Amino acid sequence: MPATIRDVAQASGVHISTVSRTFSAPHLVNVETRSRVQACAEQLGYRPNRAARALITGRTFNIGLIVADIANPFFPPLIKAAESQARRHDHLIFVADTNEDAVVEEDLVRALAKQVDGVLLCSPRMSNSLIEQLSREVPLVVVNRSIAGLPAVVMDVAQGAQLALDHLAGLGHRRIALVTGPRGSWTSREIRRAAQSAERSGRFELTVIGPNQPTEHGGRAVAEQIQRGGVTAVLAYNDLMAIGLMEGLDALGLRVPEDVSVAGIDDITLSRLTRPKLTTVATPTAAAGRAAVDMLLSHSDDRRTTAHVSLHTELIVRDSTGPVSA
Amino acid sequence: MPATIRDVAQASGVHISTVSRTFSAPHLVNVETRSRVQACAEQLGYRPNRAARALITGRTFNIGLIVADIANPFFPPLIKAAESQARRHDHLIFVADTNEDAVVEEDLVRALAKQVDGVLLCSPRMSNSLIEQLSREVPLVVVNRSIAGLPAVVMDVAQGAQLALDHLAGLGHRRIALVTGPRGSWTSREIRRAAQSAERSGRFELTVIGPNQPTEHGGRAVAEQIQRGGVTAVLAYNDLMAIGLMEGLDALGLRVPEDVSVAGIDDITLSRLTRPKLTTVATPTAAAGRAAVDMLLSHSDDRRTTAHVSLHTELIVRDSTGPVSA
DNA sequence: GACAGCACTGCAACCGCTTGCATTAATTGC
DNA sequence: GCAATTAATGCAAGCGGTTGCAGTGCTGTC
Repeated sequence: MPATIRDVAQASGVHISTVSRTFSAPHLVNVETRSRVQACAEQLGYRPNRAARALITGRTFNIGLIVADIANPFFPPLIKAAESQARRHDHLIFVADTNEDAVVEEDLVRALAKQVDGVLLCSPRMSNSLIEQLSREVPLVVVNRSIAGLPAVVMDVAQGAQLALDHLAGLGHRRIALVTGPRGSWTSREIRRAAQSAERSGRFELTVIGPNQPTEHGGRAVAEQIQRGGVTAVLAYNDLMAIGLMEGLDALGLRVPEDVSVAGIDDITLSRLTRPKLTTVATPTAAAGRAAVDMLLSHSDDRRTTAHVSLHTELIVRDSTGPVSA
Repeated sequence: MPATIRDVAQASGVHISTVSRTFSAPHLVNVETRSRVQACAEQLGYRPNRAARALITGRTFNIGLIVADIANPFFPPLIKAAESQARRHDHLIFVADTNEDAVVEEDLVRALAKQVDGVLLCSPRMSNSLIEQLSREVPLVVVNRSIAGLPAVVMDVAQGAQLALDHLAGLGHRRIALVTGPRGSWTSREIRRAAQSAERSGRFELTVIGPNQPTEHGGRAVAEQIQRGGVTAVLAYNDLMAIGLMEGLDALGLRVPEDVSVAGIDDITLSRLTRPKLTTVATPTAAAGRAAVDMLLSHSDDRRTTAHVSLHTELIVRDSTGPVSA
């Protein structure tokens, strides 16, 4: 039913190759012929079949985007930015959700490999070596992980975590808990490393709690442990956990920030709207999405650049952190 | 570099058609041959190229999902559910964002048409007639809109709005505002219709404010108007607007729910976490995503069923609504 | 012993499009 | 005025698969 290149060729009385060139190499076809072909195409509602074209050119004009959890509010701004940037370059985006499962992740990359020009792997849970292997099957850009030899966009959470811990220590907190994220998360390891390095400054004592599910539920689940641990401040792997934790603490009768200070990471929209408003480290997720797409698209031109982009983070002090109580 | 069907054929000493059948019609292939082919395929890392297959079969095993705004927290649960349901049927999902723009929407449908088995149009902003026209180019399932002759999944927001208004009227509110959504939104019209019908019960007087941007910002923007209007309760087009409105009212020194009761629609995750917690109408977005995918996939089997599914909504009373002040 | 029937496999056309090469006609250089 | 360019188009192979049809060798039947 939909018009093919042959229909247009027939309608305009030229060979299909001329129709093809009208769209992919207009300068090779006579002006008059071109406009006649275009008119016919228009009239028939012809649009070239990208998949068929890809079969021979090897370029699909599609991008794969794999995230751990679409519903985690951290990701939508990234997805949105990536999609919009991709479309600016005339690309469409496949979005897939791994549910934090490394095996699903691998499957997805393989399923996508043939119909995309590259895959954006956001906060992957796979091992580095597996990712390297997959990168030989399809161009990959990794977000929130640093792997030698692979193009990557990372947000400098280590720096952010340090800012947050400085902030807490500056408020007089001497016993601080770090609530980590899921196993396999590079970000979580980075934060942990930064926190342990900050601990060595001797200004506070660090308790590490984890690994945990990076969700509100995961945050709520550690509330008791926080209470028992006798810490006065907490830095959580992400805002969602921080918010869940605040809820959990609330349920235990502990007040934030009077009894316990809580800080998160990501600055998701939500964190401005909770009460108390969440102190957090803002990560430039939209910028990361755009940068990753740009990197993928430019990378496919000249494949030597295995650039790394590191985006700065920023501490946003709101109401969930305060001076340690006497 | 990646293995093709020809590589596998050569390695296993059979014709490519036998390899093809090994995967798409195994029962036609001798057991031994089959396992030999499978072994070779495995070893070469062969995976059939879906796009090439689609060229001849007409089935892509891809689905398009078009939403108004990925970053609007209403959509991620829907996207997630759709993606997961699609994958259960071995389909991958293209996600695209229209930024609430009808023209972009049309372009996207056309761009996707050739490489998907169908498109899920969520909360479309296009005209009905345009949608009908597009549905002749590619199978469409519409979500949050009812169009005669097209398969659709709708959430019964009219009923939900009525529940919310009953609730408010029951609390003694006599002057209620309805803050509507964007132009072109079927949902917004439905809500408005339901509200106007409820007004006719004579229990309250309705003020309609809109159209508005369906965002937090859009909600905040009407705060002053609410204040001036002298209404004591507000039903907003969605939670995001309700939350923005609460912020705006807060900035004006009005307390929720003491001075103004605020109710939203959607029950996004966020609404449980604000203070006060938002009274809202829960819409089954995940169920809608699943249902839409199911409908699309079954529809493509027997194309006569142009089913309509209407999903029930539910009032969730929390803390942002209360009795009218004396 | 001839033949129908079956299981298996190969052949080749085709899906919609691109692209290197050949062909033709018109233009240019000398 | 003729060879050499150049511009415009056609031809046909091929991208990675699927599928109707035909062929091959067996088995079972009478």
